Amino acid sequence: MFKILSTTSLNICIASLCRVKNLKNAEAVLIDGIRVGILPDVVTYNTLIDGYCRLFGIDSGYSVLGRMREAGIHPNVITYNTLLSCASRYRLLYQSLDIFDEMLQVGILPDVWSYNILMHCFFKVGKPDEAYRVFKDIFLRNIYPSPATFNIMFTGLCKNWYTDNALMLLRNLQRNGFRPELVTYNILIDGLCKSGKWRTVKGLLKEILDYGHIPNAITYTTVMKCCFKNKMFNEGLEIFSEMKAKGYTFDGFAYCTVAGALLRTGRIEEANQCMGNMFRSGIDLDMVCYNTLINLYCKEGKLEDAFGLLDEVEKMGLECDIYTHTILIDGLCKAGNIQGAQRHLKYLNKMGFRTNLVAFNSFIDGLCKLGQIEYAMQVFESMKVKDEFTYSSIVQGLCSAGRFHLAARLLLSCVRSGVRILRSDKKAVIRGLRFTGFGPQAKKVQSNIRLAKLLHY
DNA sequence: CTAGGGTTAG
Repeated sequence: MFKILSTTSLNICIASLCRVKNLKNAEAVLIDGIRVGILPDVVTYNTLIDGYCRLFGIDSGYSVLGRMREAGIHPNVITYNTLLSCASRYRLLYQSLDIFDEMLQVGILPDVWSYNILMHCFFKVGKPDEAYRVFKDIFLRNIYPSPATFNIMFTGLCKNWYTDNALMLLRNLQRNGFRPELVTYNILIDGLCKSGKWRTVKGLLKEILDYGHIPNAITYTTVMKCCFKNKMFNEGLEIFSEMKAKGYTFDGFAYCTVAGALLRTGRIEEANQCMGNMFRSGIDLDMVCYNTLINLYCKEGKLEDAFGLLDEVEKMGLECDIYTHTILIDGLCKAGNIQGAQRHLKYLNKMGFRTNLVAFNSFIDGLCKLGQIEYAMQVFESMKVKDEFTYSSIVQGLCSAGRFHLAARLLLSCVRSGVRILRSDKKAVIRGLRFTGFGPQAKKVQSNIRLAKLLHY
């Protein structure tokens, strides 16, 4: 323990305690400081506000602001930006706008950070037009944009599927002398990968080098993920090897991307090795890493280990998320434990998670594979939202049960509403009809599907 | 105090 000698060292100490979420000790240090005459300043309180906001939410941040005022210390723009970023983190748009107003009311001029955070908040709640207004406002008010301003803009555009606009903005800015950072490229590459614009991605990857940037682990992980998504598994794994060869340090993102792809393609043993390497590397594991591990255990058929890890994770104080539970529900279904899956679905509901399409799709698929088609149909009909996975499982299930006419009807309604179907589903239905003596109907279904597809595209 | 990549189902 080092001795607090000045307000600066007090602030450093409090900041590091806040980082490890030890607010109790942070408060103790504050009191100790006051006792020996080292008084907190605006930085001290801003740090505390951030700590409280992160741990307990915005209201607790505001109560620290109250204490700050009582201590006779005036909040500054950073104080308000801290509160603003907390509201934005929780996607509280209206609260963000209120904070912005309050800031103006108390006579604090918002800076570029304030605008950046507000813009980001608009994007996060799916209001790109409003975000763009904030963006223009920055220039209208003669505030100098920061690199983050543009990066937030690019991220927002990409995440809202405006990748073309993002690219246009880049080109426009470049014509005006803008030099994109590596982060900017990473943002655009991710967006373009996710909208399937592989060629443009390749161009940008070259451009990175033209600017003298060296792709980092994030660039690699992004492209690797894109390969896996586009069923280019070997290319993805090659990128992984290249990363290794070039000496990049792996983090949870890289390990989980690879392990996830291996698990999805049934390469369980390799996934096991990958996760083992992750363990041995000694990196801090977060919830996504644990989810991937739990998924590995499930795929290896070690359900007890999976649930054991769930307990451990919760004991460590990490919050399990919707992925954790969905993975477990799927694991239970695949192990034939329908009751367990049902119990976990109820538990999910009790825990306040919103209804989860993926989990229900797993459940339906599990029921179908166990031959419980009646029950599966019941669940299917009770579902308000369905997607291609739901239909695929139920169609396969109906075919296994020999109910090809119903399967054909569902398949057609699928195509007619523009839901993509698997070739194997169509095949199963057609073959089933033909095999059971309904050759003409099979032909009719086939041509109807073709027609529906034509009408839809 | 703001910006980038990862985990679930057919």
